Amino acid sequence: MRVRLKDIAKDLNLSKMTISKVLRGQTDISDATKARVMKRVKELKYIPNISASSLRTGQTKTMGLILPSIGRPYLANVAAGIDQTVNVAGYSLIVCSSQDDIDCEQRQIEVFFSLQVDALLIVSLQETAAFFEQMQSSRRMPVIFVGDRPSRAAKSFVRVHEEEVGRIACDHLIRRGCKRIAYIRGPRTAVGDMRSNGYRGALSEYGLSVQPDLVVESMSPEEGEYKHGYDAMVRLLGRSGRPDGVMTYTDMMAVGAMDAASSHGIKIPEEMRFVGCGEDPLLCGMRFPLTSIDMGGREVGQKAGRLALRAIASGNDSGTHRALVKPKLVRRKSSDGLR
Amino acid sequence: MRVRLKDIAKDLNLSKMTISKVLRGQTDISDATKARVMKRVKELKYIPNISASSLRTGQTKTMGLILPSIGRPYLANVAAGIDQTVNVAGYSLIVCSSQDDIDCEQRQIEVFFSLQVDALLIVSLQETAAFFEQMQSSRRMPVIFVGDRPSRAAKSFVRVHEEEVGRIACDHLIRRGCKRIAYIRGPRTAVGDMRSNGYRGALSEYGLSVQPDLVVESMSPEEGEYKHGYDAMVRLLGRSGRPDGVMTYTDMMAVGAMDAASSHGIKIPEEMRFVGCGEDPLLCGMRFPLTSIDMGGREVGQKAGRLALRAIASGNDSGTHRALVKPKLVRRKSSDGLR
DNA sequence: ATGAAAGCGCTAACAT
DNA sequence: ATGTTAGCGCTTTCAT
Repeated sequence: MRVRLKDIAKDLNLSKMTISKVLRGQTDISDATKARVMKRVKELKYIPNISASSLRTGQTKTMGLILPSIGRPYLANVAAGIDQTVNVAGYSLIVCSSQDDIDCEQRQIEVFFSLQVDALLIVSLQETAAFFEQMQSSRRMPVIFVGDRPSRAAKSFVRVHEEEVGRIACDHLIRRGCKRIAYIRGPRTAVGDMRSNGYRGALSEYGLSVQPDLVVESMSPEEGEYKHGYDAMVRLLGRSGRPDGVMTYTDMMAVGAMDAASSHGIKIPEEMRFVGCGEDPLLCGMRFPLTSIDMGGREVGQKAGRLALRAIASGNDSGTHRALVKPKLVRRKSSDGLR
Repeated sequence: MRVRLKDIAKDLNLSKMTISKVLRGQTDISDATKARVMKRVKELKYIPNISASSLRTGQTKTMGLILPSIGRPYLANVAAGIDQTVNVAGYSLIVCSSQDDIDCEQRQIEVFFSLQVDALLIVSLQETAAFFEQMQSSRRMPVIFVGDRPSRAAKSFVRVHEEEVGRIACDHLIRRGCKRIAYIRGPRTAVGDMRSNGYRGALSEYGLSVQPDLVVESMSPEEGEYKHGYDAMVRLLGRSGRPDGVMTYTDMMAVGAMDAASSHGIKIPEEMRFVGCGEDPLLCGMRFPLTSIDMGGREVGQKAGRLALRAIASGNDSGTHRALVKPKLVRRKSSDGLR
């Protein structure tokens, strides 16, 4: 059996209350006793049983995070940001993957409920208002929604300013002197449209017109992003009036597009500048170091962590709290090399 | 307050024992009562408090997994394999990241101890025998070690057959007709050496000699793997007797090496065949679909999950249990295209 | 400065 | 077929 308070108490001829008080830093214990207790606690490697203490106190000092997948660098940054933020307040973060599956997500939610986590953070696959209402009602556990789903019904959420993503990329290319900026855009989802709006906004800010010929839509997604980027670039080059700047929905599309361009003999960045999106650690450091948009995963996590802490502190009745994270441009050679 | 057994009992004019029995599927309850109870349980969305039940039963039906990082696709596969395996036995998996930091790892271990998980699986950063002994002594919670650290002192572990990794890659190239096989090898660690032994073993199996000129050592790791692969290839091309097959320690190195080769006008795979390692989902699907070695993350996870279940079932005193996972070759165009 | 009693939500063992 | 009792390890409250 593992060591319990009672064991230490017996060992030291004290009551378990005294041990408990020492461990929780109560002040009404003599320094001598404190020292004796702490010494023995270390020796025996006592680790408190959270199940037991939470039963009494109603808190586990634990937060749950549900991620659609555990293998994505961006989500790892989000998790790290949360962890870092809640740790200093004495909370531990535990994570589950919903494996991009809504039923699995539902089960993980229940796991965390039954584990009595003090707050739940979720990068959810759900989009329905019903879901958000269900999550926030009845139970009085704070739930923070993180990510890009339209979370109108969510009381507390953190998301990235998606319009800025498109705006920043385009703005950068314009400032680097590009006149004809192509966008290999994402799917017709809320996020895809917002980024696209940002792109158009930047163009008109500078008095440039939006040319339909310079926008390439999503094609069949089964083909993979690399091929998508490659093929899109080939299409762009087949049209009259070649672009001098290209931005893409993902870094992988940019890699594909750059490959297509350079196999057509185009010099990067001299003749054509590229901006990807996602700041993928692998893809940005390859042949043409890729300028990309950092979606601020760590900051998203930090803000989400802070929202969670605040919700716990205020008894989860503090109304709505929302945070928007600004994406940042990370310049590299693909767009920013010397001319 | 959330719904408790007591609430349902009061609501239905039954004792909480009856409710508890129904929920745990005991048979000594009339079908009529069972139905009534289940109905109300659903309506009230009752979710049991694991803290409370575990205090009584001594188990949480929960396992903990500590990963050095949460953002790596391979580790995600491991986690998915564990999850899948232990779920069917009624266990939930919860994950923590040690962020590649030994102190953090230690803290996460304590978190899981205090959460009373029924088993701990850990892709550990630690290598010392002292660590493994500490982990396995005293506490009677099963600990399963997963991964590539030399785990001699570990009672239960799962790892990949690293020598096979090198052997398989080299064997494949030989069978594809390569005579001069270069290895852009990994660092001088246990794993790096094992794979290298596999490479040499395969060569001598076919009566080919190991040519020091065809092996490139790790250089400064700060430069990044892409550049490493690129530069290594350039070096190989600068020597007399160009290779006709190249294998690398990681997929990224293969991508770098292929870029170098093709910028020297070499045709892939006609003039030179490439095999990477790691089956990276991004890198294997790029310009030259890359033949790679799948390290069987999912299978590693499944085996680890099974070890954990067995250890729990046998009271964790069942001696040592070890499993070795065989890597698999995944053929793609970089090595296997038509001549 | 220290400790005794009660109880958090649940279940094992034993009544009825 | 249903209920009672006691107790898991801890902390809150109230003595001493």
